Amino acid sequence: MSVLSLAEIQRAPGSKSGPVIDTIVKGDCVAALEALPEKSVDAIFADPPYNLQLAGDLHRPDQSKVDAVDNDWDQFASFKAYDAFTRAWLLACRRVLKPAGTIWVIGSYHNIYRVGAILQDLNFWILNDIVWRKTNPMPNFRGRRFQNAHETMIWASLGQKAKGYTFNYEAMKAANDDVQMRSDWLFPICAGSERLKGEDGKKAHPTQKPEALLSRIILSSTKPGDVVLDPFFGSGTTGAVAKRLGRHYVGIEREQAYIDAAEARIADIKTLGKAELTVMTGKKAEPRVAFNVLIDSGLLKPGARLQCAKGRHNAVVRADGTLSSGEESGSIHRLGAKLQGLDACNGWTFWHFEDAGELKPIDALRRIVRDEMARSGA
Amino acid sequence: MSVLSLAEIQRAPGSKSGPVIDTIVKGDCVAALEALPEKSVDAIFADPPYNLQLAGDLHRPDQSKVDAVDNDWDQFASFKAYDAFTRAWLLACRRVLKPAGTIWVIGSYHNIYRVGAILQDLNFWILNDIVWRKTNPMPNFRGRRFQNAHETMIWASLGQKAKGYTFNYEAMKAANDDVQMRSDWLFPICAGSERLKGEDGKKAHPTQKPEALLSRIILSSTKPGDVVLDPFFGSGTTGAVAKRLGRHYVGIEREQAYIDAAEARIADIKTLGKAELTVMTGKKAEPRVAFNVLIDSGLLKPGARLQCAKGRHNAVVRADGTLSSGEESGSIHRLGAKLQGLDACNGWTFWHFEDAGELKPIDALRRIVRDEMARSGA
DNA sequence: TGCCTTGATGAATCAGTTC
DNA sequence: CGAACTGATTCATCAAGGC
Repeated sequence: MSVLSLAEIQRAPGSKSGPVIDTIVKGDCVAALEALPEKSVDAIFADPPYNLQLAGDLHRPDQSKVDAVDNDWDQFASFKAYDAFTRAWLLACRRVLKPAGTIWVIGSYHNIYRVGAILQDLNFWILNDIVWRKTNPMPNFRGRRFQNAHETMIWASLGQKAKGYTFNYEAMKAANDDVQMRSDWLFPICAGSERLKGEDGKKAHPTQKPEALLSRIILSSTKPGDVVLDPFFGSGTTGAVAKRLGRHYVGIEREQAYIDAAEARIADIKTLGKAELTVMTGKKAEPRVAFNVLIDSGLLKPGARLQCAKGRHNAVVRADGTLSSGEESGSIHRLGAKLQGLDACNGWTFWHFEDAGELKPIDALRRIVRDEMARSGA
Repeated sequence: MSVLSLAEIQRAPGSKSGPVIDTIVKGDCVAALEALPEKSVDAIFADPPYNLQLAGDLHRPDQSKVDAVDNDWDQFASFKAYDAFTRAWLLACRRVLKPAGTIWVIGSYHNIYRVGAILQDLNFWILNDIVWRKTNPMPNFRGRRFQNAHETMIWASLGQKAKGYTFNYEAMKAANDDVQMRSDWLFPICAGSERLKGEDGKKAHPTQKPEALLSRIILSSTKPGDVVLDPFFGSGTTGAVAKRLGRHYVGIEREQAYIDAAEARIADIKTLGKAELTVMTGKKAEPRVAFNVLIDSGLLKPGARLQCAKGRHNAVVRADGTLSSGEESGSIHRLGAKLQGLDACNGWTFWHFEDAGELKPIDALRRIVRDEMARSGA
């Protein structure tokens, strides 16, 4: 890991072509982003200032003072100023993101509506908004509102037409008891030993995010080896989790104290082994098998009779890898769709063959071919 | 109840001074709002078009077509057009809201960021954003995103300096395990017998909201006798719940078919008695319970009669999750203690309901809810 | 009547590759 | 770049029908 000044980034030889990875760049967020090469990062996680607009001190019922976020970097004169700032750094993010990259932004009701609207105005395409439900949120001390028990994250691609973004659907599903991962996530806030403390024993950063949250974000929307950028690096949670999960990181941070804390923290992290990092994939990633391979390999013979699960439709296998049924013919998919009067049909699961008096989908034959391919290293 | 045309509202003698209550106004939302007297309603619930921007058809894995929202009223040419529409109706809402009134707006990621930003631009002051977590959301069929399992509501007052808005903190707390009500709420989507059907058996309105959701909104932020306005009345859930809870309603709706459905629906609603509607304002109760979930989930209905194991004491369930018995009222624990002259009482084991001629502790219902919550990952 | 199976459906910004 | 082709993909709940 290294820490580079903005000037160093700008004169780094590779700065126009390749990304500067596993590095914290010291400097202003927008200027630093503009110094990075375009289309060089796979994903961005951004935890911008929340624009909290606290009017005065807040006291608990026992009269102790709440240690609120009142740092310089969270002071904006107006929504207009906050919007201009937001637009500037989001635009700079667009430039450094690869075409199939995605961005995550976290916020609360104070700022997330401005962020979301500006994302849309800048032609980002929202894929999901995700709710982080806190198991242990701060209470509402005055009893004048509901307890503010969540924060919101927006996940977006570069546009409606942007294709090919990473979403590890099967991994998320497997991790969630084999049902789809929902848009509401439950995690504790960052506390205890995970919370970075300064030498004075006080928290090193006021809004340190839990590693579990970043883990799910990175596991869901990046691949091992990807570059994850965090333009508001703070205590370096993004870098720490990225390193552990075998991704590269680039952090941008203005304040030296935060950089020092993040650097020490990340140095202690060990990257997990390859076996632990392999991304669970579904059928999607499996090699493509054309239907006629089943015929070529002798698993199905020309003239064989196929039918749907209920026996309502049937067809004959032709030597060229198409099916025919009465007047109609076509690929396994086309013919299945035609016979059902549908636009589309997955022929692999629709068509069945008879084996020992039992109907089995031809997908079972494809399975055999794939197993054989895997075994022979094809 | 009555249905008035816009012209009738405009020539109604009292239209400049008092509100036109328990009425559906037929007409365009903004024009109708402008015809209502200023500062005449205590709360607004708005469920505006979401601006879904659907590109093409979506099919389930079984090739059936998803019946998406493709109504005229959800079509906007651009974000700019949607923003102008949003600004117009929100501005019109400002005028009719009493100084201490509050507004709720529900939306999804398609529109809620625009709504939130415009609310702030118009000087509304966000009090909370609330997440409606759906127990049974529609799946993501293509496996390219997280399952979109929530919608977002913004609750706002007329400005940072606006004082005196209604928030029934103690009632919310007593109903929620005697801990503060959080900003994430769990409810099923509206389905089954609650869902209004047309004569053809198809849903009367594509986006009917569940009554439990409106119940919590109205119980938390209005008082009995208040006027609740809904500028996008649709199937009339706001009116139905308002009437049941002893609040007045004003609905605005453009389409006659929706008005007809709402009118018939509301006519069937009975207002709960005074005892059930009294808002809990008492002091904290000591033990922890989660009683109103039984009401939200339909296991217990407001007005239901509970008694102790020996039948010596009995009480009536109120809509806000408290019990009343003669002069006395309170959470299930406080009331049980009071009636027995004790300091404390476990209401869960003390109170019983009748099931098939047998007395069973309400703890049995809590068990059902807990099993369900565990199953749904709540 | 009751249990089980089958089918329907809900605010949805829901594909990637080759020709 | 557009059209054509291939083929991957669902959870909870309720209603209806079979047995």
